[in-house]
Amino acid sequence: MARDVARRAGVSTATVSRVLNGFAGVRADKREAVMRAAQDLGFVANGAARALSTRRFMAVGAVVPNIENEAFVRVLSSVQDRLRQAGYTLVAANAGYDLEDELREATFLLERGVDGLMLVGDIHHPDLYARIARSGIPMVQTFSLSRVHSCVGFDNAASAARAANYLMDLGHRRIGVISGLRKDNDRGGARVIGIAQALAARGLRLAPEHDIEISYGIGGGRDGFRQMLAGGLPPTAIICGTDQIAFGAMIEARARGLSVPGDLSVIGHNDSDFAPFLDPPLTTIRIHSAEIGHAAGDHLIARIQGRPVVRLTEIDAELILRASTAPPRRAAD
Amino acid sequence: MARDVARRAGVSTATVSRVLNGFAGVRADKREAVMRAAQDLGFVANGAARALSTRRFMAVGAVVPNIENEAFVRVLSSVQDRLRQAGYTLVAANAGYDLEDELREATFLLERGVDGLMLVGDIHHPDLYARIARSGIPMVQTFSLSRVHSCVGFDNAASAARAANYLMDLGHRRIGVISGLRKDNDRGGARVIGIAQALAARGLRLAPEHDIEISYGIGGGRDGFRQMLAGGLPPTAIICGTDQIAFGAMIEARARGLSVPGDLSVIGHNDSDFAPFLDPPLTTIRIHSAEIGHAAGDHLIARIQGRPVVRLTEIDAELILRASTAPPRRAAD
DNA sequence: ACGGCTTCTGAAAGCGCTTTCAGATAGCCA
DNA sequence: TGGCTATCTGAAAGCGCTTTCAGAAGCCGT
Repeated sequence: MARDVARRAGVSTATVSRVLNGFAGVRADKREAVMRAAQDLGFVANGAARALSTRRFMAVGAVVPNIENEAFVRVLSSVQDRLRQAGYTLVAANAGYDLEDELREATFLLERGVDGLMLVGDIHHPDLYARIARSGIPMVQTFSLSRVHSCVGFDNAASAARAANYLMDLGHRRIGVISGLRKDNDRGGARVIGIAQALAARGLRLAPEHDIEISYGIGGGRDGFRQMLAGGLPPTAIICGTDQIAFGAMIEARARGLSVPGDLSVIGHNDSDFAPFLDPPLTTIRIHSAEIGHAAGDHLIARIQGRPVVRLTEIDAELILRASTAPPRRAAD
Repeated sequence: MARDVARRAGVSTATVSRVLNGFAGVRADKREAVMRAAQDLGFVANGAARALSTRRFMAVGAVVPNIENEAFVRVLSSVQDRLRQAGYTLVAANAGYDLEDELREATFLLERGVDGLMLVGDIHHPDLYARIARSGIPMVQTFSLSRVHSCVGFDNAASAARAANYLMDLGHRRIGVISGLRKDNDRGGARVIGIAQALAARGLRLAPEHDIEISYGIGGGRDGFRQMLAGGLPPTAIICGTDQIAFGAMIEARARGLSVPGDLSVIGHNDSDFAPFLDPPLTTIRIHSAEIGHAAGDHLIARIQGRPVVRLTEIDAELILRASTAPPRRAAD
């Protein structure tokens, strides 16, 4: 097709390429002619040919555990922001909290020839690391910190511990956790560990019956809290893996005649759109997904373009205080 | 790289290609040798070269107005489902309810060489249609019906009218609408028109002060309802463009001391996750996003593979009755 | 007007696959 | 075993760009 443009403009394909890629050093009249011819013909370069020739695909891949999760959508959209500015496309895939699936999806993207890869978390299939290394493209992990790999995220254990400490400062002593699936999910796991350690540091413990793992979603939150109540003395406060889970737990609490925060303090994760509008408004750990995405995008672009980068970028989560947390009814409880 | 595999297996690249693409007619021993060599070398085919050679990119593009909207995320994820099964990748982009931006994004995808394109709605930049035609790839529109283009969707006007009729059957006579942005958005526009016509058919009218257009989100819903109350006699029922908007409106109603559904019936759109969990549970028009996505994916794949398809697939929306709607306090009101 | 520069330009060689086409090999029957 | 067909296989020609390299054209000063 570039041939057609060349013919029409009376130049060679080399010149067409030079003009269309904004190279200097083409005489104005020829440049004009090429522009016009391309316009007239509605010329659209063949991406595959260009990619083959330049060995640049101009796309980066991203594999997230769940594309329907607000935090991940936001990170994708902010990564895309940055990529687009640099002329790159984002190709996203869903791994569904499963290392094997993640490997499959990522391989798929690698085969496509992406120039960079964004992953979530610090646990991945060993083969995946091998393939990425072999392909030679830059990779960045997000939402958690890593000892060895490039990453943009925060210390999940520390931020969850902060929430636990806040609850303990309020006087809570029986604190529960409802997390999403922890298998193949270092973020969820780290949060629970962080909470358990914070409790331990003050001589408390996370009772097994107050440590619940459920699948995500509002329904999961309801089930989770129901399950928690089934196990002996109820907690006076809970920390949930997402705001959806917190929402579900609050609904279940109310259905059982427990008032929030009177009988139960609730903390969520993510600061979703609806969190401030729940009744009561939800205290939550705000994860700066957009900032994480921007940083991750910048990181990848920089490495693709051979610019220096810092390996680890920390974008700390933040405890947003709202009305779903309060001191327990009886402080000694 | 295929050369390396060929050398290692003691065959030609032609044979390597045949084996790796599952062609019959390669002797078992050579096939084995190729497989092993590919495995050993961790061979990953170069997608660009393959695309250039086959003139198939094995990817389809999708441009949605807002990637953070639940309905669109769901449709993307279900389209991807189908594509993946057929060996295709989904490349998604965000258009932000703007025809120019949509054109830009879609062109970007077209340049990438996608083999098919999914759009939302029936209003697009005229140049976009021209470019799609020139590129010769199949395109399918979603979420609304079209007179001329391939589409998978439903009659937005009719489904909204159904909601209006339901409210009128309950006895409501002052019905309001809070929609998202209607510019460049045939779905939103059609819904309002459908409601206005349904009202007109029963001798009522959609008062201008009860016809509110806001930006999406819970905050938008609150603002929208506040605005509506500012304009004279309040409605006894409202139909909202999304469940988020409905949520926002309900919050504002409660803040004003109005009870739902006692003083105000509320209907949303989408049947989001949280809709059944609101207080009261939200009556809403369920849009079968997943089914739309599956059908759209199947449609594109079929056309890419040269199989016959029906141009128009209707996947009707459904009115889900919950507790946020009831007869008005005084039926004559 | 001409030599010596600099600036432009086009021919051609890839990029790494797929696929055709013709030749090599294997299989079969007489 | 020889001849003929049916299977396999590899050489080579693209796919549509980019980019190198050498030659053409333009510019300048004398």
